[in-house]
Amino acid sequence: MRTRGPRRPGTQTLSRRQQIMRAGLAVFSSAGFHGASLRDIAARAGLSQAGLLHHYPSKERLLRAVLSWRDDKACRRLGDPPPDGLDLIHRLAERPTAASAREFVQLDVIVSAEGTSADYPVHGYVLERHARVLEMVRRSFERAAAAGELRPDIDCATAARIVVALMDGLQLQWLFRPDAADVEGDVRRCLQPWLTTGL
Amino acid sequence: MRTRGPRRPGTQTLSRRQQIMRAGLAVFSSAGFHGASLRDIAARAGLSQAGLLHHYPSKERLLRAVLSWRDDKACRRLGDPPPDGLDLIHRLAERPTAASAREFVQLDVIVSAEGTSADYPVHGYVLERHARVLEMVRRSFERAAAAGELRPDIDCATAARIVVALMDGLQLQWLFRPDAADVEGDVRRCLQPWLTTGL
DNA sequence: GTCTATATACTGATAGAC
DNA sequence: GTCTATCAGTATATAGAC
Repeated sequence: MRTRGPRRPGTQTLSRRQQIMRAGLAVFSSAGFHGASLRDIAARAGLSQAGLLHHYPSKERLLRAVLSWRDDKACRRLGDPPPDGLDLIHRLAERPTAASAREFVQLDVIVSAEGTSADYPVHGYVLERHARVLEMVRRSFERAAAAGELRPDIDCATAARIVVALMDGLQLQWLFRPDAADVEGDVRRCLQPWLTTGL
Repeated sequence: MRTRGPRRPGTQTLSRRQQIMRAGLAVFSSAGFHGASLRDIAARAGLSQAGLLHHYPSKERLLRAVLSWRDDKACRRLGDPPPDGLDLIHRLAERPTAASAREFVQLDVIVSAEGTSADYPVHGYVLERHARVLEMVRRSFERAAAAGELRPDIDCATAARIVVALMDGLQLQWLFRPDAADVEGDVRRCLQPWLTTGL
């Protein structure tokens, strides 16, 4: 049991799970599912390929684990309770600041792209996540509308589609040219004309 | 020489190049560079893998050929001379109507995503294309601004970043749910508040 | 220009020792 | 829980006949 529990914070060693998730993130994010190799991930996690498959019995299951690990982190980053209305939308547009930020963004971009194929191993997951995000943003707009922060002629579903698309596209631009992109600012500027606040 | 020239329109047979480009489009668009196999592409084009490599000496060169073939078609679709100002932007937001439309969109999405990695075989091409599109849209906004169609407080570089990102993101949404997406309409709605036209 | 055959390398996954 | 060894499959690319 001792090996399963999380180590004291500040300790040098990471749990096996942490090591594997980080290695999986690094490899899947830069090569996608198709381009990634279990041997590469295993080596980065400090164990053999067979050792890796002991923890996650297939490449697909490993990717699923990395994705749900990512989802957990993303949820936790939003805070508890998560923000509401326009606050949530601005929060989603903030780039994470950790050193692994780029990897998380890249993982999202590449898995989303690969996941558009119906025969992708985690196609269903990608589809559902896309719908879930869209729905979450739509609800946020509806809360904002109920609070009178949104101009009454704005359709919440449309606004959600536009903002989510914008974030996805700006993420890509940020990956290509981190210095030339301004994710948070551009989202804010796109949003502005829809708001009731005078500015 | 006879085999090189394009066949009479309406003829059943396609040139080898056409066959290979179409097969490459189909496979690369659904699996990306990493997930595609030359054998698969060759089989769809109706020849052996070695036969395919006679025309394009490596997988990378084949992808390059498919991408520049795609670029040619995209350019030609814009018309000659290409539209200007806001017309160009609205034109870019129109989905192509051919049966292979989905494949072209998917190729763009997956190659862009894979291409964010610095060690991707055609990373340089993807990067340059991204910059080229952004620049083209920025110029279009500047022409529109010069024609007085744009509100004077709109920054053209910002508008270009936002519109390009929006198109990329809406493309992705269209791939996931073709019925629920409205690429052309959403671009128009996002653009509207920036225009001088009263509506 | 197209083929078969092959070289060489790597893939995901399994078996079994420790 | 981790390893070595291995299997069967597939990959890209090349050689050489036709």
